[in-house]
Amino acid sequence: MARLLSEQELLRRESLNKLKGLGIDPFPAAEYQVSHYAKDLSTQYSEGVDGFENVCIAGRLMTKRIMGKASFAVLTDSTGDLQIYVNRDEVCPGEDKAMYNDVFKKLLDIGDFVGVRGHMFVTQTGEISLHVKELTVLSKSLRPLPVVKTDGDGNVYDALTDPEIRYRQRYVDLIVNPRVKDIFRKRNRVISTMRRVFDEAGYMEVETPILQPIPGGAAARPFITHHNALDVPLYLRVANELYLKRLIVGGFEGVYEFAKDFRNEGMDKTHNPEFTVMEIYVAYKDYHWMMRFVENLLEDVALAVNATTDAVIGANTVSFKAPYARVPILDAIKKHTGLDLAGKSEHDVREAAKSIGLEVDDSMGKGKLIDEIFGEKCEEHYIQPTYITDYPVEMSPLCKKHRDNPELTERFELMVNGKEVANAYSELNDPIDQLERFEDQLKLSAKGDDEAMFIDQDFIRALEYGMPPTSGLGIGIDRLTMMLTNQESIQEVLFFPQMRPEKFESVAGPEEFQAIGVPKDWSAVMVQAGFHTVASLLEQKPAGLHQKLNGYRKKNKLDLPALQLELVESWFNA
RNA sequence: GAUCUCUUAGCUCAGCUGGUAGAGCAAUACACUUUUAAUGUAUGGGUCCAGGGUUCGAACCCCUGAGGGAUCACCA
Repeated sequence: MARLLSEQELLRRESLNKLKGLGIDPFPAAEYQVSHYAKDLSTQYSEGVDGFENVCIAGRLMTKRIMGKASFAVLTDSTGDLQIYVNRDEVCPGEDKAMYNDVFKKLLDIGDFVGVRGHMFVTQTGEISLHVKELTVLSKSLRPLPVVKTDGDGNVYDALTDPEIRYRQRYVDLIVNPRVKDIFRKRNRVISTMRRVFDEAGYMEVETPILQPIPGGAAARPFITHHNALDVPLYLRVANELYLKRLIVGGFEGVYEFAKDFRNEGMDKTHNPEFTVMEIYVAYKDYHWMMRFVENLLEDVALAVNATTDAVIGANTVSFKAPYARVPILDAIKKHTGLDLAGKSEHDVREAAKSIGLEVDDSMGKGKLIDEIFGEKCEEHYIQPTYITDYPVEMSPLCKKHRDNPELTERFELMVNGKEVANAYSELNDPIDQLERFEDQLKLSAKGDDEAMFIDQDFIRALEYGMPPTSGLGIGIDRLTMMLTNQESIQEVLFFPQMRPEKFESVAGPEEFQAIGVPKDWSAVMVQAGFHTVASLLEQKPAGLHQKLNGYRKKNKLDLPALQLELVESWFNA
């Protein structure tokens, strides 16, 4: 296996070898101790401040501006950028100027890792910089990095924008587009803030199975895999709800899990096959308590992420400041469509859905119809955080019936910017009711709803031992992060969004050419000469090939013996 | 899955009515001791996504395919 190298890559490999020739290890093993980070230096230092006479940082070289015996460069570490000033006679105090003239000016490229030691100063143009006394090569970069430049007004030139490269090679995106790092730092703040709130409340983080014999807890198509030793199918979880409730049965007061869930469905800018959901279950609480808990939680999260409860999402500004409005779903439908569905039969609801122009079919039960009406006509209106409450019983098979109306459930979804971010219940803990609801799901399944849930007998058994009244919540971490970072697509808040597998083109190695009789020194240049495989070589006519190769030799002034026609002809007989 | 659209140098992009390619940055060489999108001069760099077709001639027109993006459908 080999890969076609660009001119720039070949040059960098040459530089690598020249470094070795100078006795410099381009990939040294030793620890490199830094005294500061770039951000420390650029924020703490100013002209005349003591304590910066001998500082040391390490990072990636991002620009080089060479002016004869002096150069400026930008070094980027995990905290940010710092300009360094490299002067020939400072870096090379003796007669030997190789470290500057050769190593720094020629053999080091943008993307290489170096460590520098020196003192801080401010340039004539007012930029805080490190005056380098000692330069250490830490790691060579063999591929040219896209060079993104930003001018004094903050205009960005030649930014890497191609989504395919950005997502497939996220490491390049992260190197070159600093804002991308901020998105992921904010994502981390979302998670760490939630974890802190839960831990302070005394709830316990737990882990539950990802490989499940029955994919329960949500209406979704699962991924199927197979366990060899047991010889059984297993499913990647679509939710962890049923396992967390088993733990409440087992006696924990509150449990939560940041879970990767997997759903074998379409991909678009709000759906990735694997995604992160935080689910939490707390004993002796109901959904009213949970609403108060969630609004306080999200206020904390928004503050931790953006230092304000206001979040700009596209053209809207959303306030996460508690409390949030509460609207029963049937009131929402009445308000936005004029339809009063309270107490209506499935037939009436279907007719109502048709009356406002929705496409319906017979596989849709009453719950799904109401969900459709809400999704089509109402959802978009809820920009500010709003709890939509009291969903019909049919679309919530794991949720307790409403204490005042058995047709409804004690459920809410939190809508923000017209989209769902959280879903919570007073959890159903009556095992007899739960079994009936599962059986209703089976009927839906028989009608053709391929997302209806399976019956989880072990879960029923657990409930039969008794589960305290419990409220549960799920929050889509990806979507919440999208909102708090003002990103339109889920791919922007996932490090490695799912993509079609990439095809890597490989070219023949020198030994493959040698196998048909190509001389060793010639075999090394065949690929560069345009013959990526032995087969492509042999498609040529011998005389033409002979001409082309010797032409290539002449054009590139290669230090190789010219090929004889008889030799080229012999390759075709090998 | 449907429709539209894009794919040209390491990156961002031009490329007219069909005449086998250009710019800026990056790279290479030289000059230059406080620059900052450093500058000046010179140079190299391309399977124009892939495969077919039309044509004397295709980056360009047609077909097929691959990949990306957008919209819609599906999907809590």
